[in-house]
Formats: sequence, C-alpha cells, structure tokens
Amino acid sequence: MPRVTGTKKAILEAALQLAATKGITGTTMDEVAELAGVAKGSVYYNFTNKDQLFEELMEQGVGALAEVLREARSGLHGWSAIEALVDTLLGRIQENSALAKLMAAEMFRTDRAWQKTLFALRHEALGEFAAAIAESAPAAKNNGTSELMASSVFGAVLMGGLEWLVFEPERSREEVAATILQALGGQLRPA
Amino acid sequence: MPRVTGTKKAILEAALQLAATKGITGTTMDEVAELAGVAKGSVYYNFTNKDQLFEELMEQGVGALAEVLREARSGLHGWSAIEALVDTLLGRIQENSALAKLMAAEMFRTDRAWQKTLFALRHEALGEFAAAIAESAPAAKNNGTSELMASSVFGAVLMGGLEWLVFEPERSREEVAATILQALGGQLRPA
DNA sequence: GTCTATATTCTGATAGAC
DNA sequence: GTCTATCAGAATATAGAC
Repeated sequence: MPRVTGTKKAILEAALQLAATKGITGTTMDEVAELAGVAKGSVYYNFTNKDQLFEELMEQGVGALAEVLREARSGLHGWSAIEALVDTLLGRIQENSALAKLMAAEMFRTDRAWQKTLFALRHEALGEFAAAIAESAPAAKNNGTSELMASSVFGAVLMGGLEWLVFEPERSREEVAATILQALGGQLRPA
Repeated sequence: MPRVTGTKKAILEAALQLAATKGITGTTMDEVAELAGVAKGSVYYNFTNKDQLFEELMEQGVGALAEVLREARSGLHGWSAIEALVDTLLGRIQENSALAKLMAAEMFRTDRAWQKTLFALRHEALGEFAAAIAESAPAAKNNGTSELMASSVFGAVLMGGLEWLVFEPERSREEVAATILQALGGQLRPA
C-alpha cells in the first residue's frame, strides 16, 4: 500500500473529520471538497464516487489498526498480551478518535457497498484479541468463544475510550487504561 | 408517558427498522411512510419533522431501557447486581436489536438536534451500571471512575451482543451471557 | 386524520475549459 | 490535475382536497 499524499490525502482527511461528527451519509461531497480546500471536480478525479472514497478511508484506517495491534502483541503472551492490546488500542483511539467514532457507527451496518472489505479487516483486528484470549482463557478456546469474547473486550475499550474522549477528556490516558483493565481483570468480581 | 398506539406507533416502528440498517440520515421519510403503510402527509401530521420523529424514537427506546435496568438491579448488590444488569441488557439487545444498532451508531454523535435529551437518558442507563460497580469495586468509587468503568462494561455487552446477533446468531443467549461475564469476571487474568 | 400533488432545496455526479 | 458550471434525481416539507 503506497502512502497517500497531496490532494488525495487532504480529501481523505477532510472526509474522515466530517464523517466522524456527521456520519458518512450525512457528509456531502461538497463539504468534503470545501474542507479539503479543493474543487469538487478534484474529489471525483481522485475517487470514483462517494462509496469508493469512504471504502478507501475505512480500509486504510482499519487496516492500519490491525497492523498496529499485530505488532503490539508480538512476543507477548497471556494477560501481558491482552494488556498490551488494550493499551495500544486505547492509544489509537486517542490519536484517531475520528476513526474510532466512525468504526463504532459503521461496525454493525450490513447495507454498505464495502461491507465485505470492512468485515475482513474487522476480523483481522479482532483476531489479535481472540488469539491472546485463547491463550489466557483455555475454556474460551475450547468452546470456540474466543472471537465473541474478543468482541466484548474490543467493545469495552472502544466505548470506554470514547466515553473518555467525548465526556471526560480531563482524565489521563494512564488512568483510563488502568480503569478498563480493572474492569476486564476481575476487579468487579469478589474473590 | 402514555403508550403510543395506532398510526403513530406504526410510524415509529417502521422508522426504527429502517434506521437500524440504513442509519437515520440514510432513512427517508418516504420509506418510513411506505413501510408504515401510511401516506407521507400522515407522517408529518404525527411528527413535526424528521428530527423530532427520531428524537421521540430514541427517547422512548433508551428511556425504556433505563427503566428495565433499574428494575433488574433493584434489591441486588455487588457482583450479583452486575450479573443481572449484563443479562438484562443482553436480553434487551436480543429483543430489540434494531435499537441496539441505532444506539451503537448514535451514542457518540455530537451534532444531533436531540443530543441533550439522549445524553440525559444515556447517563441514566449507565448510572445503573455505575452504581453496581461502585459497590463491587470500592477503588473505582474512590477515584471517581465508576462511570467510566460502567461505559466499558456497557460497551462490552453491546459489542458482544451485536457480534452475537449479527455474526454468530447460532449461539444460545445463555452461552453469550456467560462468555461476556467471564470476560468481565477476571477469567482473562491468571490468578 | 389521512390522502395526493407540488414546491423547494440539496446532493451526487458529469462535461468541458484551462 | 484542477477548476467552474450545470444537470438529473432525490429528499424534506407544505398545501389543500376529502
């Protein structure tokens, strides 16, 4: 994947920022062009149509996330791997909250043109969590619930992270990471 | 809150089903009218405009959820209360997956006309989780992270529940509830 | 209360000059 | 590669008959 620069990059960035607050359907190509500082014709020169623009956006974003998670887990095992994944995911949510909002909104949509592409990348990103969970909780591995549990853990970090950034931004990242890990680490259940 | 019946009810139900798959912005008033089996004029007779229709929809849905959670927790404490809340929320997600999808998509939008209304109800629903968590994890209560932890737990159930309904519908509800509770109950962390 | 018909605005997309 | 101008269709909302 060659890195995107120049006009194309500006358009993708503008589209991401707009879609994070207004949603994809609520974002118009006119707005994208204006925020990117180019004419609408240039948007259509770089992307076939609106669907293709947002497909490429999601593909790049989720693809990069999956790669970062893979690196974060490499060499680690069990609870340490889960800690690293949670911390890394939270970091990505902080640095790219626009993409996080977009993912939360799009993750369970089943009517998109790019559904298949997104599903594959989603599966890849969740797979990192599932693998770490299978190591840490053998019971989950045996009855095949690793992926389901991975979704729960991912959801905990995503919702917790967005709660932080949107409603309690005064907290430190360390505090938020620790809080989420406590919720997942059995602190809720008495010994 | 008087229960809504007849035409108004049909319109709200149609709007919910459509918005669950196409999103609110992607749902047109023509489609709502058609699915509800009424003319568009009747939609505008019952609701001032599109925003007001969906505000009422979200208000009813999230309000009912908050009430159900309150009942589920009453009389219970500590981990038992959390178990009951998780199980009840999962049940609501199963029975009303359309609303669950809508909530996931709308929860962190900050540009909606009805943002304030939704925020208050969201806070109310999360408050049930936060209260149970404050009892169960005194540390969270002391440093004021109960609400943040509540968001994480809510996110775990919501994402886990939707993963189940959208991607692994062959599983039983009991199995899903147990899996999510394991993730939250410290099964991931070695003793 | 419900309908049909219509006004008006918005939006995705294209054509063609530079 | 980028721009301006423009079209065709869609979407919100209203008016007025029944």
